Amino acid sequence: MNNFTDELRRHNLKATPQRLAISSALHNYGHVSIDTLYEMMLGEFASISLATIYKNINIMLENSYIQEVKIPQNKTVYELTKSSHSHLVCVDCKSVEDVSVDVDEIVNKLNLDDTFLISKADLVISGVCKNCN
Amino acid sequence: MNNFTDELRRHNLKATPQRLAISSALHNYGHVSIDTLYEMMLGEFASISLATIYKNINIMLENSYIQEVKIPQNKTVYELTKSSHSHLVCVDCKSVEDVSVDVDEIVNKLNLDDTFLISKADLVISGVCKNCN
DNA sequence: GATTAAAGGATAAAGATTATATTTTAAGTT
DNA sequence: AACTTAAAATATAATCTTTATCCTTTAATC
Ligand SMILES: [Mn+2]
Ligand SMILES: [Mn+2]
Ligand SMILES: [Zn+2]
Ligand SMILES: [Zn+2]
Repeated sequence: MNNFTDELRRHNLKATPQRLAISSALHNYGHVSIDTLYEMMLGEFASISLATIYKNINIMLENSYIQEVKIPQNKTVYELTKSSHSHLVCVDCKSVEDVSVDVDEIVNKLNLDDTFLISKADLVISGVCKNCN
Repeated sequence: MNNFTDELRRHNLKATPQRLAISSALHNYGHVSIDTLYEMMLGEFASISLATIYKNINIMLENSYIQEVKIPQNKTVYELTKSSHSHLVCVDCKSVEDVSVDVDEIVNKLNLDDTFLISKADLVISGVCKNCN
């Protein structure tokens, strides 16, 4: 069961129908851009405002309920916050999939001879997915 | 010596004064956003058009003369194309610096048990630089 | 059920990027 | 060195994209 109501409240976000729908969309599709999210929402809420999408994406980001993934040469996508992972992006069909990479391992090697205090590492791997070759 | 004229031509780009200035700016400052690049150019070319900046950035990207670096929570920056490397971004002062990371090593591990054909990997490490802590 | 701060909707405003039309120029040719 | 021309620069309009504002609606608390 997916209780997005509780999860939203845990992040200090009121559980509105629009936010529950956004939660479901991200849960079901994984990585979604503003545009496609808006189109999806229009299916459920014929009169939803694009401003509502933007405002929610922003506050959800601030409250770490969701995270953004910036894609090279493409639109930024958003996903529900989950444990640290990296991304595979298909340059052909633009699909984004999760991949578990031990980024910490690489990052730790650096940290030793550096005074830079690392807080996170974003890795996006581009290529051609199995459906596109 | 930096012969940007030849380097531009090697990438099928006419060597205009504006492009030479953009080249110098990227060479001297490393990683520059559209905004700051425009401001810099205004110093040299009082009447340069913002459209010129955009058109040049785009064609330079297409011709691989420069590359873009998408920064989490911040503006995209551009740099002259150089050998593969990763980036350290300070969440405080927003400075971007190059760092050599063997991303291929990690990536190769994945490739073995995956049908995804990798073409490149972008790694951006966020944290606090030595000047900001 | 009443109260209220927060959120949604409609739309304007602001910001960012691209397109269009005209002038200027880099680079090749005579 | 002047001639030619396609490409680039400029100015500005047009087109997104994102945020702000105002008013209405509602989720959460009592
Ligand atoms: Mn993901
Ligand atoms: Mn760099
Ligand atoms: Zn694909
Ligand atoms: Zn710093």
